Amino acid sequence: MQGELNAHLSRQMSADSDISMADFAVLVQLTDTPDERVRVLELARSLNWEKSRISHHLGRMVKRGLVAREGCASDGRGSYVVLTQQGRAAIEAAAPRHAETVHHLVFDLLGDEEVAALRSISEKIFTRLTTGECAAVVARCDADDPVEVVAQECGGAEA
Amino acid sequence: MQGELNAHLSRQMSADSDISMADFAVLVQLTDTPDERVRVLELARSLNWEKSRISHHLGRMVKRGLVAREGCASDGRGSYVVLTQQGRAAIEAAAPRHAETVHHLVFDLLGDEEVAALRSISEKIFTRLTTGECAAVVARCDADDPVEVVAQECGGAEA
DNA sequence: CAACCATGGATGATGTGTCAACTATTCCCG
DNA sequence: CGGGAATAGTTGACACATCATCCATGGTTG
Repeated sequence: MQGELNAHLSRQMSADSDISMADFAVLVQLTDTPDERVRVLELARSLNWEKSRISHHLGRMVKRGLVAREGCASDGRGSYVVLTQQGRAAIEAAAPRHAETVHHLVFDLLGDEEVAALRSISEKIFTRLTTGECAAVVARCDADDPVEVVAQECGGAEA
Repeated sequence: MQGELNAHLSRQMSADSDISMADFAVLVQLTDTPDERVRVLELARSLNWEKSRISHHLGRMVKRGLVAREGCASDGRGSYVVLTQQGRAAIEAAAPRHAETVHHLVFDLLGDEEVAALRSISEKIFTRLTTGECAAVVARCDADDPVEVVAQECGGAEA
């Protein structure tokens, strides 16, 4: 189900906008910031991507004109990503239809108590995943924010 | 949560076996077949992968000795995939630990009624995804088997 | 101040997924 | 039988993710 849902959302997204889910996620972060400029590593952290991934992906987005890089005055090694006009246009076109799709495919089907149950289940698993003892298996567990669970996707889309 | 869980399972899998989740999925299908040989396209259908993906992936798996290709006598254009000794060894090593991880990260945390709720929710969404009217957005909806929902992952691992 | 190490970020190689052709065989219909 | 279709599968180009490595700057300690 997971796979099917993600596949469907991806196809829908790149069918009627021409950005991917990944692009969308980046753009959401940018529009959620007052001045539409974010430090690269902060972006990586809030998306839970590794810095290499964000760097490559930003490269492609820059090439397509969705965002631009900007040097950082206060920290010589850092850099900002800023939203371009084109980027803003892209996300404004994509967001409503994406939100609609999510509602159509998920929340319309579920009663309030089911949504609540799903949220609770997701939170339990997420907490397990990001809390200490899984570090036994894998080295890197960064103890992240356990709040952006079910609602993350939908909330991002509605912003 | 979804992303985090998948990431964790992937890392665990390639940490203590040296196969990926995708390899694992293929190998499961093969071991689930009496004579351990499957037609390529049937493999694609049961994994819900497109044929191109399965073809590329099989190429890599052949190169690593996990499976082998074999011509098909009854249909000149078709071909079989067969499990090799090494492939069998790989999945036998990987399966128990994977199943254990899934239980540890998911089912141990959930009561019976939560598992039931999750299954029900997943089935609802899955049915929506694979039933007719989503074809309005995307052209290709193949009306697939709506049964392998929550249990697919766990069931495959336990086989 | 100098040596050192941690941090922010970019880069290249490689593995993986998708899309669009393309080939070869089989099926079907006249 | 001959000529399309449909089917099984491969291939190449490209987008994407991961890993290891690298570089520059910044902070820390002596």
